[in-house]
Amino acid sequence: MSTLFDLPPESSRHADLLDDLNPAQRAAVEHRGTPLLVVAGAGSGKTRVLTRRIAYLLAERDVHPGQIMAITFTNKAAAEMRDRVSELVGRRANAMWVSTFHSMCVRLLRREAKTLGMSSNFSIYDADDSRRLITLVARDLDLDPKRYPARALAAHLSNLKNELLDADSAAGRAANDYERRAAEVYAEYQRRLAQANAMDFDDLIMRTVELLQVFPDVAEHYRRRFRHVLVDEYQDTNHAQYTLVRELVGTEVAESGVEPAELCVVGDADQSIYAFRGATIRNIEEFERDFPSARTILLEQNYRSTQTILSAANAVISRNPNRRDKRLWTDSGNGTPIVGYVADNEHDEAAFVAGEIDALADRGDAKYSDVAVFYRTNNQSRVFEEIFIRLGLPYRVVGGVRFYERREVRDALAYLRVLANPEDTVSLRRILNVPKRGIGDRAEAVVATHAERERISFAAALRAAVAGRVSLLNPRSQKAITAFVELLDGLHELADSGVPVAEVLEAVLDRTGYRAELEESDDPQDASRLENLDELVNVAREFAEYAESVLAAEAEADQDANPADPAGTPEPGSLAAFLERVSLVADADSIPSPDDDGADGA
Amino acid sequence: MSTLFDLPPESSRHADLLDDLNPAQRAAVEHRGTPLLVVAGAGSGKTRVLTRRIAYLLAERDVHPGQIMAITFTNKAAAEMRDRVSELVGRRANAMWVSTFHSMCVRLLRREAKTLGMSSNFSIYDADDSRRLITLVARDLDLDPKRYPARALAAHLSNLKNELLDADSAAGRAANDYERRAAEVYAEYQRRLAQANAMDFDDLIMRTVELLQVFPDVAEHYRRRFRHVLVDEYQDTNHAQYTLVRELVGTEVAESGVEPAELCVVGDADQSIYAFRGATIRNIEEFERDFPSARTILLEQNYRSTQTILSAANAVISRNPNRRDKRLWTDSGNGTPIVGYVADNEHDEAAFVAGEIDALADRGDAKYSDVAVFYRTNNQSRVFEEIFIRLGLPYRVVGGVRFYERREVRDALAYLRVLANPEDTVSLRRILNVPKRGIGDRAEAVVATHAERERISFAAALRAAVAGRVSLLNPRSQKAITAFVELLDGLHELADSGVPVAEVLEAVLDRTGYRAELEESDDPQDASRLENLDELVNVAREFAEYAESVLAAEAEADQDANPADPAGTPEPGSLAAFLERVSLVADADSIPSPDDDGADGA
Amino acid sequence: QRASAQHPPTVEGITLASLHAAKGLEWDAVFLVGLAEGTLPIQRADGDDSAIEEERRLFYVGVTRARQYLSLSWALSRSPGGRPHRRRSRFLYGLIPEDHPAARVPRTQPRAAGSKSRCRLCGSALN
Amino acid sequence: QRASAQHPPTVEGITLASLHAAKGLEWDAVFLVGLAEGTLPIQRADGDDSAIEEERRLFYVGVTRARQYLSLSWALSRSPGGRPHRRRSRFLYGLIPEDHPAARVPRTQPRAAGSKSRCRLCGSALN
DNA sequence: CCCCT
DNA sequence: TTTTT
DNA sequence: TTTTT
Repeated sequence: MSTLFDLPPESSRHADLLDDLNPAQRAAVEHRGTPLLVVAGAGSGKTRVLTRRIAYLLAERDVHPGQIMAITFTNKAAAEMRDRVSELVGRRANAMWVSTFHSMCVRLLRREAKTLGMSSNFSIYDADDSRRLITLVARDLDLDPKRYPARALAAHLSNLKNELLDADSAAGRAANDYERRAAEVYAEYQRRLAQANAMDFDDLIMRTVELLQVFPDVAEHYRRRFRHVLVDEYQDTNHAQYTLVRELVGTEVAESGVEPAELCVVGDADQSIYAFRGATIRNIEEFERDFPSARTILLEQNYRSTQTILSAANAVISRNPNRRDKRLWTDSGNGTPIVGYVADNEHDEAAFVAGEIDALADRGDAKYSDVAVFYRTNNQSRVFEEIFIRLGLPYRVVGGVRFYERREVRDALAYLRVLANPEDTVSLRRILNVPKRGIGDRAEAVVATHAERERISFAAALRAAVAGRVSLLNPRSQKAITAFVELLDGLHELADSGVPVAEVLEAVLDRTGYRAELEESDDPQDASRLENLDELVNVAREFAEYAESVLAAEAEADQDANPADPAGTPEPGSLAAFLERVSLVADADSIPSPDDDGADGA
Repeated sequence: MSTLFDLPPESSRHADLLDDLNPAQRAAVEHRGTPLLVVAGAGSGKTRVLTRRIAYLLAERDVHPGQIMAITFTNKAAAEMRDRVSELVGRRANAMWVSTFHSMCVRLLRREAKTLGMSSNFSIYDADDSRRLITLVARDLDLDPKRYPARALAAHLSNLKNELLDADSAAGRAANDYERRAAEVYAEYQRRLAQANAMDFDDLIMRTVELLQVFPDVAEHYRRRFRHVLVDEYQDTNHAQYTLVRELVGTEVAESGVEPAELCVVGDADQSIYAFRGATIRNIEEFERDFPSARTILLEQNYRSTQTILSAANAVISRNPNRRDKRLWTDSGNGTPIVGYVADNEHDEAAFVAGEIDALADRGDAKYSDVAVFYRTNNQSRVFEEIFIRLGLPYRVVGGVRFYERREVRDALAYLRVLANPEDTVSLRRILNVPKRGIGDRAEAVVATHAERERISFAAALRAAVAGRVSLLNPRSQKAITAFVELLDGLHELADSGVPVAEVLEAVLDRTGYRAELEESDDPQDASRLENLDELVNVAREFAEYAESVLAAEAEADQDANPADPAGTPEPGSLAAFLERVSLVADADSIPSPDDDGADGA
Repeated sequence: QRASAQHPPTVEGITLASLHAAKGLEWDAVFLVGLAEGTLPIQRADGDDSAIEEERRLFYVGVTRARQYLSLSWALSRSPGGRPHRRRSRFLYGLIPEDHPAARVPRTQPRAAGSKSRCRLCGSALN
Repeated sequence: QRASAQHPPTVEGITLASLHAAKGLEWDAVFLVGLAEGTLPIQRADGDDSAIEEERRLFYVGVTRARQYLSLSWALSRSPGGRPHRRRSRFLYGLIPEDHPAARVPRTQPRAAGSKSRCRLCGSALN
């Protein structure tokens, strides 16, 4: 909702931003000068405080949007924050960096890739790619996959990276055989990542920290630029992210005279539920110790629930020891009592829930879409699905295999990634024999060995194979590899010609025979796979079209309103841009449609 | 250790039997007239009491050995009891029934098979056979194997049988879909068992109870005969076994004037650890309620452990609520303190244990064979095995796949079982295509359907197939089936000719090509399979030779010392006898060598 | 503000989700189910203080998702075949009055006397 | 009286067996290992009174197998990779004095203050 | 040597 | 997860 | 077992 006047009169602005806030919220918006921890209870208007604070910075404190960096965990949160700030301040919001930890790091890393000796078109490996590479490494190190399962090694390495330990440190503090071998895997894994010009998710954080710590001038450059850093869901940060934030804001006045940036973190230790992903509740608990001049503001007034519900919540959480006391309250009344029910078994429990939902709907107390059922583990959904189906209640299950985790989607993307980064060995080996083209395990192993021995990349070894320079490779396999390399060459040519991503993707699906294979199958699963691939093509098409429209709009608009600096972001609409979006947006089912998006400075 | 005098003078006998017992033990041996519960703490001389009591019955109370039935859970316990009674009373012990619950029931059931409308050569299905049959039944009932896994159904049916519920009762009290379908499976499963002339383990108990309850004259016959029933490990009985014991002894004076037999049960509720197999601690806890005139004697003096260990044990178990108080004590001193150790991880724990064992051995405090390591789950053995191997400590792991559970052994036995009971459908279908002879799933299904439709057995349907009376069967399969049936006919002829079991077995292995297939394989597993089969042949040979020697001895001995009645037991050394022994002896690795055996009246 | 929109073919209906997935969102009516020991707290958290604390936070997150209506439920047994043996989550202690019908406890064994003093949170024998 | 003899090729040596398999037998020296929450009592018994009682009996059976020497041990973590987080079995309560070195407890989290009052058996927060 | 069970 | 027949 | 990138 942009106003006619881009800069309305100051008096009205001030009132608008503060007068519907409660005292604690207002204090959080107005606080200045020292680090600020906003302990935001559930439903206490956390996002409102964050967005108002940003708007207040722009309106009352003459901060330029380009000086603001706001960091979230999810793309959805980033998008929401940008949207809500835009509602308050208009298009100026576009110049802010509002993004996830990972997007922000990628942007920094692509800008400064040369400093770290990387190529700026590096691939981003997700958990699955990472595990595949670890499998290869572990196999090459002759580790028993029973004792050293790739999943466990991946978790172990991820923990090390979250603790900012490199392979040498890991080896140094390894206390037993397992940790020693894991450190070896770590070293080799990093070597292979570098060779494949790739980083995994944890690298994005860790190497950004490295960038800022090893190159003080780079750090100072960003500190000079970003004078305000805001972090959402601070209780979910891990050690690496904590350090990253510290490096971003700085803790002392630099020799050059650059003062630490103003830090504002928002979170709730009581909602810390991601320890298994490396999150450390410590970071929020020790904020005042980490940043001694910090001020802490508690948001305890709740705008969501009835007092009955809040009292229950308070009672529950107060039993956790060593916890900063916090009691949610509301001024909107007690509401109805909580319902408690013991069933004889899970089917009866589900039947009870279904009956209650029916009653709520009949009474008009809630629409189905206003009702949720929560459980600890996803398999618990089954009984509910069964009974909802039987009773004809509409429902949707959150969770499960995500769009971008489906095999066919990952296969297709692997082709694109090889086109964008020919050294991406994991993707290359993924598609080597998909669809089946007669390049078997043995042939692959021979090529890999050749690559290793000649100290060349797997891609280069494939070309050596084509040229007949790989002994031990039988003619049959050589022929198959030649066809594969020629196929890739053809696709490369197409990709470089500048046609839209969707067309490249179509070519991949057609020329490889991937689509044909699925079409010929009579497995109903394959029909759904085809649909997913069509969907992926659609996503690619819409992505390019959206980029086009944005570029057009920018070209038309005045310079001043668009100071977004594009450095560190791939060419809008390009193959690289598409892959980056795909890598950094976890839940692709909910890929934001073009109009409600705009989080990561595209 | 048989004495020169079969009946030594009464005075000396009396003293011998009682004077080395403590007062509680002596009371347990001497008690007469009413039901007796001996609560026998660990190491309190339980077996000594049981065997002395039997000897005392024979020596002091003019009980005839044929009037005694002693029931145990394991063959090993039965064998030990018989041996130790023999040491006291000589060969007269052979006339007692000393056997496991299951052996005892089989013996009754074979004697009275006609009463129940069964053929006395019925097969005994173990858990694996039972599960296979349930799989077939569930498939025929179109049950989703995900929702109704055979293992779960088998456990469910087993529970029902342990509770003495038949399929109708189960259907009647089914409270939900699962139980309703399970009851259907139950009904059909029992129908198929009957058709296959087979009983599963639980049937052995349940149907014996049925026999005694439905036919009072049968019950009275056995009550009249067995005036003393002794039950070991009473805390491990399930409801069916409890009822069986009750029916065996009777609770009131019968119209015919037969008084209840004298019941003596021995057990320890604190050692009840088989609830998952249906055991009910209730039976021992409520003994005095079930048998109102009962006397209870506690054995608390321990002859095994140091007081330190016993005090620890008492401290541990006293924390269980609602428990009959019992405190083990010894007069043999405190001994050394208990060692407690926390390790950083399981490898360190294993290293500690290995070190301690080494030290014990070095000090001469214990031989390796006097040392044991116990854990909760079998997979915990691994770390210990690893370190023992590395340090060269000798060890043996108890548990794991047993001899008679190995695939090749079960295959071979299935052939024998089909020869002994041609209607044994589960065994027949097991070997139908083993080794592979081109009778695939489809052919099997066609034959099974034909059997079902024509209401004939699977065996009969096979013959119909040979005769070309099974439509839908292609000529290729028909030919394969013909060859199979002819193979079986040939083996049958051999088996009926009266050659020793081992020779029949050899013929099976040779004529079927089973052995040849294994010999041609280069899988090292198959080499060990061959060895197991050779071992099985050996067992069969020794079995027959032992039977021969026993028969010879009996023929030579005087009539009086051998009043063992053979009814209900198969012809010694026969195929049927061999299969019965195999079915009822769980741990075949420790098949008792001929000289320390003799539990189940062979 | 509301749960994120799903892809085209899905009808907007009742949301079924894990507690983790619920974080950050809100609904008028919320049903927290499976509130039994071993499920929430999940079994593998047992014996690990910090893990149990995190399970409790998970429950807290669930409770605070509700605007108007909140239901807490659990089942005494899992499959309808099995014996009722589950105990309600320790996290409900203090929420459900002991004399509330929902506080009834599974009968453990067909045993003679009732059990005596046990830890009110974990159920282990105290005496 | 002694463990039953094994088949020919086996050397008589240290016996490794499950607690169930140990029942009825006796040895001069017995090592009960893995005495940690989640292992003994096994995790799936948790929350079920009668199952916990049976686990305790299993432990009792183990203890009473020993003639002269008895060792009770457990490990703070399972694999050498993992963080030390296991607590010793509740069945050891009262057996190992609280000031015995073996009573040391795994550190749960790098947290500032130590935890306060907790159930001494199950470790759940009491306050 | 690859592919499928 | 334990596994006496 | 949970799964924000």
